[in-house]
Amino acid sequence: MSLKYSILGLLHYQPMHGYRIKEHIEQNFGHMWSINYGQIYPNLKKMKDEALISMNEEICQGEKGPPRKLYTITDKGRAEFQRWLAESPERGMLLRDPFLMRFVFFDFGEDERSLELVDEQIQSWENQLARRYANLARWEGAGVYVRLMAELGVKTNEVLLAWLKEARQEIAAEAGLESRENVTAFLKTE
Amino acid sequence: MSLKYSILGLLHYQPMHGYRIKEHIEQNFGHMWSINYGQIYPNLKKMKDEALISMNEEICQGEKGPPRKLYTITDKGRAEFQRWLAESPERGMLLRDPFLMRFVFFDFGEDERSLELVDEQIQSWENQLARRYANLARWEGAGVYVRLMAELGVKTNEVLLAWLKEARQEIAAEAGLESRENVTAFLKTE
DNA sequence: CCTCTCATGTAAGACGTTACATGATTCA
DNA sequence: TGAATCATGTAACGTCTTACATGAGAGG
Repeated sequence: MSLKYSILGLLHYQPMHGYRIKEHIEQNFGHMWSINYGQIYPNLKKMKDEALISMNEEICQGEKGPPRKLYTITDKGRAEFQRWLAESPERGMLLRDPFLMRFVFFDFGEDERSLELVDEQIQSWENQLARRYANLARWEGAGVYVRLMAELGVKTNEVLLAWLKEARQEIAAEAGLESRENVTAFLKTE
Repeated sequence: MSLKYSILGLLHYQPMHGYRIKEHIEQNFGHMWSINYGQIYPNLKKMKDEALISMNEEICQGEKGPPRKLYTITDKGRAEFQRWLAESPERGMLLRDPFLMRFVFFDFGEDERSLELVDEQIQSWENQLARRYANLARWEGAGVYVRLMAELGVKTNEVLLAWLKEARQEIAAEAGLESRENVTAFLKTE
């Protein structure tokens, strides 16, 4: 389980409560982790029991909002994190994408519907790319590694998009379907 | 659960038994799916019960090797697959990589150890790239989508590698560490 | 005969998701 | 007062991993 280590890593920046941790992970590791309360709270409890983090119940300390539990990383937590960080990473990359999962089987589907799904995906990845540019700007002043990571996010997204747009052309040609733009151009010259 | 649909997709090519399905998924979707027998056999059983696939126990039909169970996709299975294939994909991409997971926290680690891990990863991704080039060649005659998918595999891998090599330079500079090559070069001119 | 690979399977437990329950604070 | 948001939590369920058990055939 490496959600544990994501949490320990995050707590290096500042003490946080569960709700905030979830927000951070969703914003910063959203493409790596899909997180939910059913994971976060039991994990925090377990990590507290193992003394990797400590909790102090700040009831309305900041005066605003409902009572929350602030978690701080302990020395034991830091040590455990360092041990993990210096380890050679285990098994390889997992890239699981529901679109790509289907794409690889589009040879067995209807080309017209495939093109629709491709267009939806182009839109979706364009939105994602915009969000990643925003991230890049937001982490301008952060550490080297965080910045490099944000750059990777942009780069992989750009490759994905470029590939899918090229693919679209090829699929449309193969299927004998014209893109809306080409059809319009054709009608104009007619 | 979309392992189900991967299996239904694979069975469009030819009838297969569990062991072979696992091999295929590992080779062709290895970067998407990590699969094991604890998943494959219960799934096949369940899918057979739902009549999405049918099984005939070919005991030494091919004469070679131990008895195996050949699964064939049924019409119901094809219909279910078509329904899934034409659906708009659900939630987005999940890219979970144990190296990248650590990388984003290297600001809290020792630069020297980080560089070692980066070098290990460059090696690992170079090996992976070689395998993906091989895949690309192997699927020359396959359908458009399969070929495009293989091309994406190569492209993303290339971006990852290029990024990590650039990152390595930056990290080494930042840490004031020379690469072994540079040190050697220095000693030679001395 | 012994070992390796091919092949099928199960059981226990770790991990993840969904849905729900609870309650405080904020703002209209 | 009622709705939205912030915040914590749990229970049930589903999925995935690990480890093990079994056994046939191939080749030295």
